[in-house]
Amino acid sequence: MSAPPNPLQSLIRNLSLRAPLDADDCRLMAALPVTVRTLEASTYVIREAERPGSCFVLMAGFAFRQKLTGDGTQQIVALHIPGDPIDLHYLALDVADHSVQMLTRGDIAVIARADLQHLVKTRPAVGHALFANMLAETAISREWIVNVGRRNALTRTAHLLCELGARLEAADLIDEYGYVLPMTQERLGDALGLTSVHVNRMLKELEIGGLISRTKRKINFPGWEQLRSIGDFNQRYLHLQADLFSHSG
Amino acid sequence: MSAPPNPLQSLIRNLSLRAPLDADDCRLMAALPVTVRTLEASTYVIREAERPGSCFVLMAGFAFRQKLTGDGTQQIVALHIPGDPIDLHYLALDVADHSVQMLTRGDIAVIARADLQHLVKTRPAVGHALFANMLAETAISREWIVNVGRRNALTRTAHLLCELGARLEAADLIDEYGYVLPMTQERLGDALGLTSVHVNRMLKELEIGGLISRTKRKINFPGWEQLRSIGDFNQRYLHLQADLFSHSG
DNA sequence: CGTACGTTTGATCTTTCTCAATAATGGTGG
DNA sequence: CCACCATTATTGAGAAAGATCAAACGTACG
Repeated sequence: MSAPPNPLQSLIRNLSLRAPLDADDCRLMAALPVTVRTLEASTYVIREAERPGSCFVLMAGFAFRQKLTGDGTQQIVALHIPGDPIDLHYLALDVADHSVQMLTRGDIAVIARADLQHLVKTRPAVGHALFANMLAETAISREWIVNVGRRNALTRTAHLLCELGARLEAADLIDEYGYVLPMTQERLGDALGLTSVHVNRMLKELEIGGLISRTKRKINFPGWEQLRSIGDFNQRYLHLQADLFSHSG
Repeated sequence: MSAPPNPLQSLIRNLSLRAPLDADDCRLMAALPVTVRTLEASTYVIREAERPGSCFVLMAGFAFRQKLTGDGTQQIVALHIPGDPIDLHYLALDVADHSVQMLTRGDIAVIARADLQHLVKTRPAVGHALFANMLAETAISREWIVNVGRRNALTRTAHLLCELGARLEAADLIDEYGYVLPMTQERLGDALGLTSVHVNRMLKELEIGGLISRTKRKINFPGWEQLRSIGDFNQRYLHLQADLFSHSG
């Protein structure tokens, strides 16, 4: 009988997308002592103004980073999918300037800061991979600024659908040309800087145009290439090698 | 007679804002071999899709990061002030996903990648400081997403003025409660996701309200506290200790 | 002194928001 | 399994913020 799948397998896979890790790197990473916590949707992983003591990796489910404005509206500033490290960063800074919340129910692996630091010291490639991952995250932030700042609502919505698709594909979480959108239209709006009403209209427009099809929250992409085009989506900023849906028709 | 001021002094000061550097760290950083290049406004420092070979530090003048959308409009995704390192990052990633351009004429210190890598290896505190700087940059990106995504034009404009003020103050580049805005209203619009026409109106509105006053591009802040409030500006995300204008009235 | 660039202003148009109502969905207790 | 409730999705109508178009005005610089 085989050992249970290591909880950090998805992290290792994710990091391997952007930096080389050899067998020893992976083995030692997999050997990190972790505690797994299951969190309900909307639970906070990290709260603004808090000083996080451990490091987290999202193993299952989805999470998001969020900031509130003075008038109480929220903006989602990042989405996380399984395999994403969450704030291995705060190692260097003092206090969190935003919050991280679960988008859906999911599992978080908690790693002691010291253990991670030790691993990074012994295996520089691991540190390098974490760094590359962080740079990719920053690149995604920049693209979000562009998306929200300069693209109209339809393009903006299409772009986010494409980004999620590309990232899920790279993480091998795509189910034949589609995925289940892990959030309400309200939350989509919070990510896009739009109201839920308008998000609804944009999704409908994409659907009428044949670019996507929907069943509940499951989205399929009959017109993937056109969606990419409408969404002004060029995935260079994701810094992945794999080409999403390159097999598609 | 005293030695000429070291070109990297502003970098050292900047990094010291967010991480501890001892005398040796500073001395060795100052001893890095650099080539200084003076660049005209609008010159590219790094071009998208390029693979930068050296590391840069902005010594004088201003720079910005920029991405273009499919329909040719541009979004400025970051501003840089003297002392800011520019893409010590790309060490880890392959190809630039955006461009960096001079906003004004200015001086750039060019550092060989190998020299920097060596320094970081010998002096971990320097690596730590660069890392902290990078995290702060990422935090600023997140705040920009919020600004562009969820704040109205007036608040958004005020926020950017506050951010620049706070950063310049921390870099000791503030001239008694004011500074010269290093860009046209068109470029301000590119940073804010607004048209230059609307930026103009917002500036006027801030001026009429007595929150700012203007002479050419020099902006003064007679109503700094109110501007902060209108701009929904809380500088925690800058991760600076110093409180801007805490002396003001 | 003229040209190019940036700023300012007005008028109009479009996109997106707001408000409001209805419909669908998911989960819960009986 | 069904009725009920809370949440989410959908649709319409009107309002508002910001974009667009166009022109005039300033300023800097050769």
